[in-house]
Amino acid sequence: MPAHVETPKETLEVKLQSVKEENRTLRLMMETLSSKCRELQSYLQDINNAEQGGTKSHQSGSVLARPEFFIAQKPSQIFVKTHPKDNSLMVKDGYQWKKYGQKKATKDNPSPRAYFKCYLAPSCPVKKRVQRSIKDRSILVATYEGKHNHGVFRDLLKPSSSTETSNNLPMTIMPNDKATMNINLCLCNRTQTDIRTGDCATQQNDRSSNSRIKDCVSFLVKDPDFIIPLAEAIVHSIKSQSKQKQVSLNLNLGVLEPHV
DNA sequence: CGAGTTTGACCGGCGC
DNA sequence: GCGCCGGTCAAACTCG
Repeated sequence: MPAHVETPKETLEVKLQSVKEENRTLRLMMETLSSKCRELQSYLQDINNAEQGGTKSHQSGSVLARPEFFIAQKPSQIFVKTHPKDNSLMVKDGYQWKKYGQKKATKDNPSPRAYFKCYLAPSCPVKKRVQRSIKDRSILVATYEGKHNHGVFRDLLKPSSSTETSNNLPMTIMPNDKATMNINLCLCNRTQTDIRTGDCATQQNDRSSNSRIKDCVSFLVKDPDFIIPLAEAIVHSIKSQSKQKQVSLNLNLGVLEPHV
């Protein structure tokens, strides 16, 4: 008895089914990422509101009490919330820094100030100063000078690094290029967890699909070619919020659609 | 023992 | 010119 031979039609249907499933997987992935982007935007909006609100929101601690980061008005500065007991001046932002000096105190701030040089690339001119906020000593203020002449995320892409970032969420701002800010999305130590739990909630009946989504997301967040345009899209969206009501992040993420 | 960090000394800019 | 201050250097130190 001859084995069943697939007709061209059946082959095409199988392929179509496969493509549809892949499409569905990618859609879910995109929704998850978009959700994270909205969350980030919403959080940044909170920060802006808090800063505009002055001391009122500061006292409430609704923003600062969260163990996360926020961006100052100046693009060359970032603030990083640390554990109150953590006295180190390390801000893990994805680059490798060599400390070359520290001042015990400065005129306007009694906290010690640390000086770092980027040494991801030998000729990289970027420097940063890290000092605790005078208002809230659990906040580190990192001031960046110069522009990186090399890629980013090398550190963050190491599998071990995400678990080693104990207190800070890695985040990088390219100080001299206001249009360019790179945010590593695996940076949110909780992101992968969120994705996992979110998927579980919505895809409880489809474990293999869930696993595939996780694999895809895991792969994508480690891909600078995906993350950097995504980060730029987020920044673009944030920047244009003041001019337009809201820029659809999905549109910005549309660069992925040809792969679907 | 080498790489990374610490810390006091040094240098240059700035205001008086 | 002097003193103050921020930034940098480099020797000593620490740690794996």
